[in-house]
Amino acid sequence: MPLEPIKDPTNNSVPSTQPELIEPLCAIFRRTLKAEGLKYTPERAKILDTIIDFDSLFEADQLLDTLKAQGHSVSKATVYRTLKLLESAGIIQHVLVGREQSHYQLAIGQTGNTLLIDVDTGDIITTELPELIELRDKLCAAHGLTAQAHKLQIFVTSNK
Amino acid sequence: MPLEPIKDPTNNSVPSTQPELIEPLCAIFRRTLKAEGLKYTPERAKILDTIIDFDSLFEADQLLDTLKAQGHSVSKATVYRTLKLLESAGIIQHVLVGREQSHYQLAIGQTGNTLLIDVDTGDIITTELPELIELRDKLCAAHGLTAQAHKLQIFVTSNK
DNA sequence: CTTGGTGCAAACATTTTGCAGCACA
DNA sequence: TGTGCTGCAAAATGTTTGCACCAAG
Repeated sequence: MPLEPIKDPTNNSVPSTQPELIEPLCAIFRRTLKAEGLKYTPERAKILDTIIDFDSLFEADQLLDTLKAQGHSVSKATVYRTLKLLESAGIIQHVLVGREQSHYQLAIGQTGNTLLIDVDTGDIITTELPELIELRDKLCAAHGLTAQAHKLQIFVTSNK
Repeated sequence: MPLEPIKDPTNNSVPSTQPELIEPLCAIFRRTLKAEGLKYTPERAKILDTIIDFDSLFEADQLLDTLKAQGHSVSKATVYRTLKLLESAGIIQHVLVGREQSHYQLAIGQTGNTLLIDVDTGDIITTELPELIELRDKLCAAHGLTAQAHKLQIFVTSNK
């Protein structure tokens, strides 16, 4: 059942990401899967759709719950297996915050991601710091290395 | 048995850190423990000594093995409990790299730490990027936040 | 029919916790 | 005598794997 028509992200959570993101990402995923001789199954499609609907960071657990809440029954194993596929397709990336479990996020702006983590409340704001790129590349060059990506976490407190 | 005399780091691994680091860190740890009504036990002292001898990053497991290899029998539970204490004393910090298990490192240069992670070999270089501080503080200010610390991971490939 | 995908449950690895006994104040 | 610390073993997490069955080319 490949190539099932792509649905609108009219699911549960706030549609935080632009709907038009769905098509390209599905396409990327399908292409990557095909290149590996793997299949674009309904489960995989639903998982990606659900991820796209998330605000930035999410956890495997959360994803599983949301899928269940939507009436899609997808097993834990399939979720984890699909997360791995999505990661190696470059569609999502691991983001480890503090000592907790794994978080993931869509890897859209591949410039690298900056997280502002409120140490009091645990709130996380995802943002970008484009000026870092130059700095980063200079540092790498000095080590004879080439930067492929980066992650910056800033632990903050509120001024309020 | 508080205040046991501080030994030289003449243990197993390469003495990578300056010996004079030992005193201050022990002192900080002792002070923090005392402030909480906790005790500076031989186990805790040995754990800190062993950590100081490590090259930058280490894992709980590694720490446990090294302690055992030195003939100090410290239980897993105590290691984990002590790591938490050291973390809240600001002596070590969590560094999560990729999808693997927790790594820790001494939090000496509290300016924040920069890791160069070779995606091919898994090698990790720890370094500093002082220019980032200003950038970081500006970003936080724009969000009405104050930066307390940061971590930067740069994923690299070798130019060789 | 062959290859890949799924769910389930069991297995795993890492970290945490409960508890009994110990040691110092 | 009480408070904290330890080791052990059990529990709790989060993630992975083995397996039997299903589905599509």
